[in-house]
Amino acid sequence: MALPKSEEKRARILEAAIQMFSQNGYSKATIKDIANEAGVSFGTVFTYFENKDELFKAAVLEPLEEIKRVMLASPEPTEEPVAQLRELISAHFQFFAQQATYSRMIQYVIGQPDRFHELFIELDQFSLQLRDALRPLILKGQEVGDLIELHPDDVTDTYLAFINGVRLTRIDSYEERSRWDMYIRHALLLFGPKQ
Amino acid sequence: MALPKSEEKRARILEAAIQMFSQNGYSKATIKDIANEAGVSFGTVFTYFENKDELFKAAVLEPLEEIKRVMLASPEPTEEPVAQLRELISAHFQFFAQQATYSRMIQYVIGQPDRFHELFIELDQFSLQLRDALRPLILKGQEVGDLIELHPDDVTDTYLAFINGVRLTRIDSYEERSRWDMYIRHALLLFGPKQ
Amino acid sequence: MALPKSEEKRARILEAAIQMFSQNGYSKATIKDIANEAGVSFGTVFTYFENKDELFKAAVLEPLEEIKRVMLASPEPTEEPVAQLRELISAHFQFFAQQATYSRMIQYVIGQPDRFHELFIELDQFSLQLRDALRPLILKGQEVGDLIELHPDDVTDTYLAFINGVRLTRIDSYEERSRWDMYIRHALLLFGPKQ
Amino acid sequence: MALPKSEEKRARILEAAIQMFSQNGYSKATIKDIANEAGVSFGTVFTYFENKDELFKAAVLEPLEEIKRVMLASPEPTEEPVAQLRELISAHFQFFAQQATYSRMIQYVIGQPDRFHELFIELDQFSLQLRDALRPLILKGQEVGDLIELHPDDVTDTYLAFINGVRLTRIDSYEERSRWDMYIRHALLLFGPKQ
DNA sequence: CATGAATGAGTGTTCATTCAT
DNA sequence: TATGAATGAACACTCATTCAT
Repeated sequence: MALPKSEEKRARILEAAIQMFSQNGYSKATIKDIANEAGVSFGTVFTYFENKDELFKAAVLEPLEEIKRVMLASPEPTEEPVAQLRELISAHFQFFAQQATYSRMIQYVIGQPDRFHELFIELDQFSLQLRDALRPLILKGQEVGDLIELHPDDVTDTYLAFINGVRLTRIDSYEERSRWDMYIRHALLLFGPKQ
Repeated sequence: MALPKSEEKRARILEAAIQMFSQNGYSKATIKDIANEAGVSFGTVFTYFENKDELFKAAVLEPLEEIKRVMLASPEPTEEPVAQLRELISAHFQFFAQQATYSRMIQYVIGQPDRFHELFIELDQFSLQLRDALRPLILKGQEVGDLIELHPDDVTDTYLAFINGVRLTRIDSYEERSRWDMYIRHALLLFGPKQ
Repeated sequence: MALPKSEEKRARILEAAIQMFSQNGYSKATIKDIANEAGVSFGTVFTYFENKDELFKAAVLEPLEEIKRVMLASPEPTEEPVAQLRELISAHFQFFAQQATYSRMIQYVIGQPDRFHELFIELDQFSLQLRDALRPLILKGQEVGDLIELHPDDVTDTYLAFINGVRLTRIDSYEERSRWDMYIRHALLLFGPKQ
Repeated sequence: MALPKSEEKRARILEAAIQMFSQNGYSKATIKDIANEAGVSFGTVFTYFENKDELFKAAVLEPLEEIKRVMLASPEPTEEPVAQLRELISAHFQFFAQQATYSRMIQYVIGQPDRFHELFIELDQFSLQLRDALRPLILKGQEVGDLIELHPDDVTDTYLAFINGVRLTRIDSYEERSRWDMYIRHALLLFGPKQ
């Protein structure tokens, strides 16, 4: 099951690929650039990835598991669902702030669904899973009267759209902390908090 | 004022360019494809646009004026600011639903600010102008007690992020009417309506 | 027999063509450049010359008659053949100094005999005609004992080579008068003057 | 010191380039033709030379060192300066007869000084160096009374012009031996030998 | 396994030529 | 006759992919 070759070298290439694809898009990112960025030779890239397409797929899909682990981990609803939501939203934004480069590449793929159809489908699953993850918390919030009555899936969809929009426009690492706090606070509005 | 050459042919090429750039990104959209889509010969594209780069710039910037006309036209605040806001939001979403292809290309540019720096700057101006356009309405809403107290510029920024996110994920023309209504209703939440 | 169209416009195009071909060679000189230089529209060039090739031929061959008139006009030998030669050489160099641009284009053609075979043949005739023109004078000079005994055709060939070499290297209009005088004096050496 | 890649392949490409540039000029000589002539694939040319321009520069400048070695090697003047000159001239002409193709390309560059300005400057240095190389011999010849009094630099300049003219017009390898001998004998005349 | 030279399909761009106005 | 828009062949150049070392 263990991969042969050097796991570490493969990881460096993948990271470099994310960097270059994110910055320049698929076509303008060259294997040569990626190899340079990774500090390996040109030909070595093809030792670890069959071709450019496979490298792109790997760059998009492999980190996705980590994303899902963070984004879809929803706590059991307690009597304080709004506080729990706030925690969750905060974790989400923190994660995106750290994964700015990868996030940008995801936007790139989502933005060209015909061109990257297979990957798009894969990424699109995510929104359904997020619905499942957030539904209990939202329903609980409505139940205890802290949230106004909205369809939970609509709420999740708009929240996800908001995240996508934010990371598109305000993704820079030098962005100061307070700005992220603002986004988090406003994101909560989409869940319809009373008062 | 009239250009020589055919205005109509130029417009057809520009429209085809938007279509192809939107679908495939800058590099994968070839001049040949654009010419075919526009129903002109390959060389004719270069009669109207100096090179691919200029064509891209024109495709991004020329329709922007129309966008601004729609998006930045804010009415004088009356005693019903929330109703006015709802009208405005509705107009915005309707516009994006119609301009889905162009919108997608804008996202593409915004998503690669280093690569398309000049265009990015131009597009980025827009957010500042939208702040100016919405500020009076938001302040009026807070004044009359229909909106909770939030910084108007923050509200505008989050609203714009939301729009960007929605048009990224749910932009397809076959999307049914009711879905758009939902987005409009939820967008209003970002303005902090009381109740 | 009279040409239709405007003789004057045709002449302007031809002059511009010589200018551009001389400066940039055949391929790099574009019809557009020539038209601009001539102050006529692009399409007009094709009204007077069937295609680029014909224009080039005309630019090379039409002024040749004038060249021949000057270069091949040899006086009846008198008892002062060396003085007559000096006059002739002086006239030749003066002519080339004036026709620097055209001369350069001739060099260009001669230097690529395979590429411009037809034109090369035509220009090559010139050396034979120059032999005929100078022979009487050279023989007379040898007869009266002012020139050493050399084959007259060899003398002419070397003299022509010298002219070609000079106009290649020292053709600039800003070249001062004294430099030309030097070339004229030294050219005479090739005829083998005694002392 | 050793380049990576194959020195031998690079040399073949360079030789082919000289051949094609010499025959057709810069623009008409295509990379495809050069690659074919060199027996390598199209893309391989770009492995050894960054672009067409660099290939041209290399084709013009790299063999120049060899030229200089032959042309600028002037012997210490003895009591027989004219015999030494004859030797030198003979060596020069022999060299150009062998390097006919390269020589033609040099003429091509010199003939378009505006177009190939940088290269022209480089080649123009050569005439100054030739002056230095020939000066001692010419002065010695004048000193011992074998040459008439002429400015040595003028003599060198006219001699160089003559060489240029000869290689322009009579450069073909099939040219018979006796013709070259004639040119050598007549070239000596430019140095002003007494009798 | 690592390397980078060799390859040629594919791209943007130029420009001579045609031809409708 | 004069014009310049339309056309597409031809070119320089890039770069993913292969493969010998």
